[in-house]
Amino acid sequence: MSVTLKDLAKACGVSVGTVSRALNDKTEVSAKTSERIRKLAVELGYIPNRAGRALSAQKNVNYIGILLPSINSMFFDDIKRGIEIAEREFKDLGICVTVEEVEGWDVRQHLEAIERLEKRECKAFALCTVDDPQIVAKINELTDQKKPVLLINNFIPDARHVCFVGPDYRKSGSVAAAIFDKCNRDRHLKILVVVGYLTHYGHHCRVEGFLNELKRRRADYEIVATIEGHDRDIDTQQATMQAFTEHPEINAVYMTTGSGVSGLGAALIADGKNKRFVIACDEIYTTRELVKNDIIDFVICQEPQTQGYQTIKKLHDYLNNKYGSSLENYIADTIVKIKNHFE
Amino acid sequence: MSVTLKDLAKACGVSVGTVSRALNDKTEVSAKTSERIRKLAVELGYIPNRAGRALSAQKNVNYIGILLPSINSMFFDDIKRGIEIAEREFKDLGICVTVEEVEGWDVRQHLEAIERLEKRECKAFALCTVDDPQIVAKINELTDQKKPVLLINNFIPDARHVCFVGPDYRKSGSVAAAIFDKCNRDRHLKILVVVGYLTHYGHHCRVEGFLNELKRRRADYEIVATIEGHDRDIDTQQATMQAFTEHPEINAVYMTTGSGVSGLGAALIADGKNKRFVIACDEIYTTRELVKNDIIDFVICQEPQTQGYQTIKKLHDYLNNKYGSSLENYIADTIVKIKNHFE
DNA sequence: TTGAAAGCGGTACCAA
DNA sequence: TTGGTACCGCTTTCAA
Repeated sequence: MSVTLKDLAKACGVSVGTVSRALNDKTEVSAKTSERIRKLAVELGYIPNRAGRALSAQKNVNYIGILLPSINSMFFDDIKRGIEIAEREFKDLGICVTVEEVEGWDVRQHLEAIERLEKRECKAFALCTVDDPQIVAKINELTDQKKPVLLINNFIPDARHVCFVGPDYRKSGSVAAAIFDKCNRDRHLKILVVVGYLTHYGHHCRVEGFLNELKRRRADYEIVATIEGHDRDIDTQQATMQAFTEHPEINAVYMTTGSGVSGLGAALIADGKNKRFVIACDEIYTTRELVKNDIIDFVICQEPQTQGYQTIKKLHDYLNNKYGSSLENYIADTIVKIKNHFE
Repeated sequence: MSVTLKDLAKACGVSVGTVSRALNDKTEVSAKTSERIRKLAVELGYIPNRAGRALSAQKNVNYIGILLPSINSMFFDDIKRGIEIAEREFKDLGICVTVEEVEGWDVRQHLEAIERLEKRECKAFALCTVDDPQIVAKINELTDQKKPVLLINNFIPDARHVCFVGPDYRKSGSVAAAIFDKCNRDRHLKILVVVGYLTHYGHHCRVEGFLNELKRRRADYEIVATIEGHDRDIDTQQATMQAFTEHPEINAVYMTTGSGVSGLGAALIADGKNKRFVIACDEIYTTRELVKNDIIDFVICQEPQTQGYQTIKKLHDYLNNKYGSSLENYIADTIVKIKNHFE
């Protein structure tokens, strides 16, 4: 049916071993032969067969190393679930996954975790990490060693990566704004914006997308305050309650993150007299409960489980030369959920 | 690493050939040996290796036969796209897909299409068809022949199938109702409901879910009329325009299908004086354009591309014994989209 | 009814 | 730098 290595070898007048080496970037093939083989491979439309490759690779497994700042963060639960599903699925295709979990976004800890993954001889890396010069240098170093690096969830502009898997933060913000608008045609909006850290790339983009879209859509609104909850419940609760005290006119809340949402919920419940219109982000246990109890009206989600799954799938594709050697990014859909989704 | 056929053979004291035959339901193995092998396979946790199986199966490919009433229906575009993606992906795992397309829901045509698929010696079937005694009989006949049948998109209660891939119609309706409620707190709703056929299972469930949820949420609303558009643009346009003329008080429209939505759009544009609140179903080119142009406010979608993809994946899993021999249904998420999703 | 062996496509080792 | 070959896990054919 399809063109196989053997076909290609016959066409080139060399052995299968030589063809395999030529296509796999081994240096032990003469430049001339190699070029001839590669050219013919393209001409004949040769596509390596995953099954054959996987079977032969069983002897020396392909390790994929993953870094997640997932300790004490519910957001990563679904990402991990997706990774586990993919792990089971790609196991007999020669893929083996190692996850390094750290707590928070400390640069040194992230660097150490990456080095631990390197020691395990990983052939490919998937990192959810921060935009920091040392980290960027590390990623580029891996890339120079021909080890593909995929960025999960958090985009880092200067890091040379093979693929990005994550959400469209600006769209998430603009969709939130559109829903604010559509659900509140009858009232002047006085909005409280709650972020984790204003310096955080994702939160920044969400707020930007939110404000732009709101401005485009209507004039009768006001951003009463923008506060930081530092991804922590207590900080979020205190800051929110203070905002409510200082600005009792607040009738709507937009929170750009799931981390700390329990604090927002507590503040809303404590201050229960006024029903406010609330949108939060990311489907985790807490947001789900708050939506079920009518404390939060909408959640804007980002397919975390699919992100986990796609991370493994993309790297598997890459290691199997599936699409030449370039991968398309996977941009998660912006998913709108309400109470009824959880019933 | 994992338990292989060879390990199992050694443990049983027989040859790999015998083990393979025993596990694959071949009759040429003595009942006693077969039973012993099966028992030990479970005990040792043997899971067949896809790569090995795929490689050996290359000689006689597994055909999957698909029936779609997709001719002249945009709704199936994304389902087909998902099928194509999966087809490419599972090709080197020994899967080959044949699609029979028909127009509409005529029982005889569907039966003939299924028979054409049978002639091509398909090992598994995926059918998007109707709930009709003859069709049900046909499906049960296939099941009796140990040929797994998967139902796509349209559930058929009495047909013995191995798996269902499709949406949750009731949830789709209830989510639509919740959004009607949330976006129209300030006004008394006078609603026009537009379906394809009231007898159609999916539309019926959507309307039911819609009405139940609306009743649960508020008292100040009214279903002014429920009309049928017969999945056709012209019928839908005429019926809608007539409803608008007879009931100029209509200020909201819920349409349970994408087929004929162009007619709804035309009616809304023609009667442009009153801005009405409109929710439609299914993301196809037309709904997308109408949403972009603010004619429709929300679309409730059902991951058609993923349905196509999962159809192939599930049957591949089944043919590879991935999960014993039972498959979990894939119930598509209820996806809410607005203008901003398409920018 | 069973065992032995060929072969699916690819990689990696050893010898030339 | 190359060719030849063993091997990965499984199915199937051919002999016994």
